[in-house]
Amino acid sequence: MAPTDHRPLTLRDVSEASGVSEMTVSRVLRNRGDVSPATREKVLEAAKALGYVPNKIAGALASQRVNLVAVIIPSLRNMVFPEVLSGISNVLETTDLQPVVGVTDYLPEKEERVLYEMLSWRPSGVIIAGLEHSDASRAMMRAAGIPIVEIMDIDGTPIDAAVGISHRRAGREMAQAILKQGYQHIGFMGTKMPLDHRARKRFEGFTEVLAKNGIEVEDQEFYSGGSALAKGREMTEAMLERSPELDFLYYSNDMIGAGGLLYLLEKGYDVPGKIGLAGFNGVELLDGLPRKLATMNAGRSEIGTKAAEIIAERVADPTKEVERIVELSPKVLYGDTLKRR
Amino acid sequence: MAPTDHRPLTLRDVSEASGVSEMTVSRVLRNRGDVSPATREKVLEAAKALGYVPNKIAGALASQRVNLVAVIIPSLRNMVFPEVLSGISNVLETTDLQPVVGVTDYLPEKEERVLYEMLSWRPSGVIIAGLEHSDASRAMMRAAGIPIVEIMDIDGTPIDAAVGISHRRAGREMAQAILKQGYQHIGFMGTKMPLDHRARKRFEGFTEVLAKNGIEVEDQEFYSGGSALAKGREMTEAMLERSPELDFLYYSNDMIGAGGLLYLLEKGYDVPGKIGLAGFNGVELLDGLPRKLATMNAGRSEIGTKAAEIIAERVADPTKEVERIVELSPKVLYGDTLKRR
DNA sequence: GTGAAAGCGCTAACAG
DNA sequence: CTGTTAGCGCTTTCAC
Repeated sequence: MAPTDHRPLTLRDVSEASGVSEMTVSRVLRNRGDVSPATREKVLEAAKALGYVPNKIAGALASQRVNLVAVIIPSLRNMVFPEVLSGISNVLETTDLQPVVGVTDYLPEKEERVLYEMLSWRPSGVIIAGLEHSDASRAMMRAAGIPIVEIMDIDGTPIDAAVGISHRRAGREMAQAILKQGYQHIGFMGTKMPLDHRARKRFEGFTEVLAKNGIEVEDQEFYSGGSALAKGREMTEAMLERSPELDFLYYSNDMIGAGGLLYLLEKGYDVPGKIGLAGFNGVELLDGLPRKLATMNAGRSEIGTKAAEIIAERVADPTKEVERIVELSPKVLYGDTLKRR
Repeated sequence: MAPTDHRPLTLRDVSEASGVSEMTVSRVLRNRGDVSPATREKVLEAAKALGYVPNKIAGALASQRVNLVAVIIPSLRNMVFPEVLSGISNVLETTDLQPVVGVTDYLPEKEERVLYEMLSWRPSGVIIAGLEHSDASRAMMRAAGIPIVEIMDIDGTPIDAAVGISHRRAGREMAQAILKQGYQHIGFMGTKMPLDHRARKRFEGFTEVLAKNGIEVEDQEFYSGGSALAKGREMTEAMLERSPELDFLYYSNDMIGAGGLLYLLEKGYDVPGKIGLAGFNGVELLDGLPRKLATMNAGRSEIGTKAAEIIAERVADPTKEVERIVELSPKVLYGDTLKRR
């Protein structure tokens, strides 16, 4: 076999093989317009026999339409985001739109680069995590002239539309729940992430309510990197050694909360009697723990679903007015670690 | 402000704004060819002022070059795949290639669709999980004329190149380690996934070694859906009730293994004295458990790294010969649950 | 160092 | 129902 020059197949090849004009071949392959069953058959056969795969690049340029939706998130390791993605995929699968994922690692500069790259493919819409972006990023999104949905957070001003929860409110509600159960000596653990705005807002809401009740967070600790479960364990140990008077530990995510819970159970602490615990997110993982960690449901797949729906509607009808802000309600899940003592 | 018609900006706009020809503008924006510092300056300024974002669709069509690498994996929920992705990203970030992720949900038909979609964007290469694909999928990949790297598994015949471990061997080695420690009554738990070929191969290798030693798996159970941690817990309870004579439990992944471990510790079982445990994957999560589950390191980020390197090399020099099969060695990690009793 | 012309592979728009 | 023509926005190639 001579080493065939690997020129990719084009419409013209299918046209010649089937004896049908390029235009009609194109119509068949896109299911557009009326084509007689006979020619359709011929075309499909030829295309299949050749193994033709359409060139979307050329198609997109000619039609000025790209069925991609850019989805920009901080990380894939955080469990939370794959769930949001599922929600998005489920909805987009019912349309002819396709998600394309970009990851920012919580870095604004990287967000900017990723956004630039993605916009240069002229997607039909953008779903992006958070409301905080660099000026350049905002400018790009505004200038793109496509629907933009900012997700996860609604505490701020969206460029176009936002779907999520109020993290300030989430923090406030958790604080209220904790105080209501009579806990008074509270420690906090979280990620060392100045750029995790949502965690910051939760913490702000949390301390705000405590302050109103004359209470302060008595100890706090932050981590970065490593196994979150292990970090939760270590931080909890260190904190209780330092501040044995604490009767409640609030974790900025469920993973470190789970680590803390395992540690406390192992050491024989009375949870939630002597000490209560709560995390944030409502991850599935918690179902498998010996005791159920209190947490808060942030409605992740719902966020994905709603965001994708907004994009789909706006793509279908660009003039359509949609709600600018969709606020979902975070719910305190009491589990077994935040209970009337 | 009149509602500006949102015609996206083109090179021509930048050209007009800067008084430089389109061609030269293009050269500046791509850093290609010599351009005088003065004009370069002018162009950059104009582009920035306008907020111009190049149109890669047109660029790709004209240059017949697309800097995308299609990465096709079964799922994002499985921890394992985000890690592989990190490895890929880390390498590709040093080139001008970009990963684009597609998810198949372990369904061959979906794999076929995703592949078709991705190939229609004419990527520079494909990284795809597994060696089992539909005939149509294989045909497409072969016909694409681009480097294809199949990852995770090497037990089979790659289309072009493969990077991964032998799951049969992994299963065999785990069986040997278990037998060597004197365990004799073995139960198995895994996913109910006829399409998870790698889990199947591990199981085959595992039973092969047991058989050679005159031993059979005495009980087994499969699950699907739900929280893996919780399922591990439930299945373990059910299995030990049914088969109390078991002295070792082999789990097809670390998550269910962790669930089992937590259950056993809670019930006060002597681990690994009365009963030993092992999982598969070496996930970071295990570091946070009260006791370290025995497992096997499958070298995930290494797989991603190596696969991306192969693609990058082949893109840089298509004639270059690369190893067709890169076998990484799975290593048994004894942890605290597979020990001399 | 810079510019003009041609064309990448497809589809919109129109004609028949 | 089918075909023809023009051109999407850029880069290649070749001229100057």
